[in-house]
Amino acid sequence: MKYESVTIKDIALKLNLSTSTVSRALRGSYEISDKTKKLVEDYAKKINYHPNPIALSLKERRSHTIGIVVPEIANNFFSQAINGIESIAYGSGYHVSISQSHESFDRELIIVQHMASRSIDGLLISVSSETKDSSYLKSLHDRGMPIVFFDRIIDEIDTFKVVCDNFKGAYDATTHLIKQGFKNIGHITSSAHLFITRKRLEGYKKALADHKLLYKESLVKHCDHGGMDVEEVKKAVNELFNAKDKPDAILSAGDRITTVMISVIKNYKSINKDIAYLGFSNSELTDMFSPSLTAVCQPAFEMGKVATELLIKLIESKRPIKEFETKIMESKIVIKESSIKKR
Amino acid sequence: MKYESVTIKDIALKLNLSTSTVSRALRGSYEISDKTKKLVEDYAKKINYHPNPIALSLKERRSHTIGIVVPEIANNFFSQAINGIESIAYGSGYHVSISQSHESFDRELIIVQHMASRSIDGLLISVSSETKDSSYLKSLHDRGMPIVFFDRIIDEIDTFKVVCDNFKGAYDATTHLIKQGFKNIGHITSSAHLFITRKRLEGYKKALADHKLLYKESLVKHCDHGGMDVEEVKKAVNELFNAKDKPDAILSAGDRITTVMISVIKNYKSINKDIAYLGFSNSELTDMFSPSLTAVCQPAFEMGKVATELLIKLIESKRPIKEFETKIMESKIVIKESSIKKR
DNA sequence: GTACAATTTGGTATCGTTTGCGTAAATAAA
DNA sequence: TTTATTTACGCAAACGATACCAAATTGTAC
Repeated sequence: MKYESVTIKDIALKLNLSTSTVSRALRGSYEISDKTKKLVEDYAKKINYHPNPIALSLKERRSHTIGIVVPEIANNFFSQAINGIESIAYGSGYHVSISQSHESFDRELIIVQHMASRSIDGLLISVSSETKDSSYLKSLHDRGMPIVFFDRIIDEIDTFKVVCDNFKGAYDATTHLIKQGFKNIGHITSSAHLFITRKRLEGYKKALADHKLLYKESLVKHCDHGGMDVEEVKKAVNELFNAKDKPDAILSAGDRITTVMISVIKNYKSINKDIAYLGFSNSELTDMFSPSLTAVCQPAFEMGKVATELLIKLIESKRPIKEFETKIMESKIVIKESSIKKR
Repeated sequence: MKYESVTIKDIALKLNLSTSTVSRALRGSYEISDKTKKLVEDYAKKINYHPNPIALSLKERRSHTIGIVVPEIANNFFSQAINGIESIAYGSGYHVSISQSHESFDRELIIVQHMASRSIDGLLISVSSETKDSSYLKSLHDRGMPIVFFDRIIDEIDTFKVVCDNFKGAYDATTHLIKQGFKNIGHITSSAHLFITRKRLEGYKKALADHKLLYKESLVKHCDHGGMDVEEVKKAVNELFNAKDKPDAILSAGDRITTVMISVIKNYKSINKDIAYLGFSNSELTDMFSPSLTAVCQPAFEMGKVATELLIKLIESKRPIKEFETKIMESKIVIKESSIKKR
């Protein structure tokens, strides 16, 4: 079955005009008489003519479409960011094309390449936890594709970036736990090579140091699939609590890692239920957890908006932009029950 | 800035061949000598040639892309369904283009029209709670666009549909509550005109009738924005609990309505905390709620898969398909704490 | 009435790709 | 050697729309 649509040619034929005249009439060119314009416009409306965007894309070599690549849409941070992106994109006449890498590098590569060849005008991407090699993005960028990174950024590629203050987020969270009286704080986080992972780890370390607590590598566990694989989180939790030196509180990085961690903790009989935890999360549901979750919440919607504004600036700029900035936005820590020391 | 890509012409020029020869060589046509084929293939690989999908779409009038329209991706049911859709689509060589209506009819209309003109090969849609007028879909369908509905279906349009057994889901859920000893069960649900809303309401009514309980219209509240608007849920809860005849249990329909309802209930001081509830939800987090949530869970991933298989069948069928079926899948009720009667 | 400008329209190339048709050269058959 | 048949390739049209350039028509001035 094939979907048939009406073209400029149909109009030209019917009205005994050339396609060029019809085209110009429809775009309101000054060189077409009002009479002809009216004729064409009326008939176009009557038969419900819409220009074929595929043909336009081919001709103009742009699609008025922004590509979005995120690890996972079933993640509040990303779905909120997407909403922010859409709010700006639609307002500026762009459509968006959303794809998920599912934290897989291979899939990410395929998706981005497909998008590039489908003439997206620009790319908004938060890379997968597996993405160590960013050369494919580098080369795309070098060939002129406007790219803006958000959240999971690639530091080596020189373009606009939008992150939240991961260092401060982790620092504040850790400090909060320390002030509650916890002395042995574990950290479950994402792939070690991710920029945000490094920043969060730095914040965590700095808070420990500032409060004269020893940093112990054994208390930090990495989940290379960002929590997509429940087993890796289970393993991390296991290792933490089966060690001689057990943590009394845990800081987790990332929406998914946080929720999986909580469910793992809940289901482990051997774990002291007094364990405190605090996670990076944008879920609206954490209030309903028991205990309710203290979380570092990122301004996802806002980040999506800002990233999109920057991208559109890149796309629509007449001359190549050389000066790039990295927008750092504030995350905020919402204190609930899970991080409070029981006495 | 403009992204430049390498074309068949570049190859032809470099190799002193015509574009037709290059094209044929690349597609392995029998009328090209092995020598030339090798030459072309090697060079194409060397300069990393990829056919321009836009040009192909224009020529072949298909895009190998499936459009997905859902009310909201930040909803476990839909994000799981999307994962199911992707699993089949990618496996069959299709890409997907995801868009959200945000439960708005106007936005849905724009999105679908944009997709149609961008030559999607077929459409998978779960309509917004505002969609009463489906004539635009009807006309699209009449003009040959393959469409498969899932979850929020339009009964009047004759094509493939995938739903889960909403009647049974609601019937079983209501029966469970009745067996727990609740006698005055409220029902908060989505727009009255939605097919799934009607079916769930029927299941609810039937369960009441089968257990000799009176159906009271005052105990049924509709949220016309499917829970997107917190106020409407608040209002529904308010009305239920400010009436003389208060419910002792509530059945809610839809992921979002369920979670918003719970948070509303939790925050209302005046509501008896012994109120029982049971919701339609696909969230993995309901285990962590307190009380943990008894939920009717839909086979979202599976539904996405089945819908996509049907759509691809429609797309690739040589002759128009006249016989359509509606796949009805089993939902299952997972009993936790929130629906258990306290004694 | 002629010359020239202004206005309005048509022809055609173009974007990147595929494909039917034509044809030159190479090979096979007579 | 002549004729028939392959083989291997090029030309050009097409998909839908735009835009440059040329041309036709009309109007204006002398």
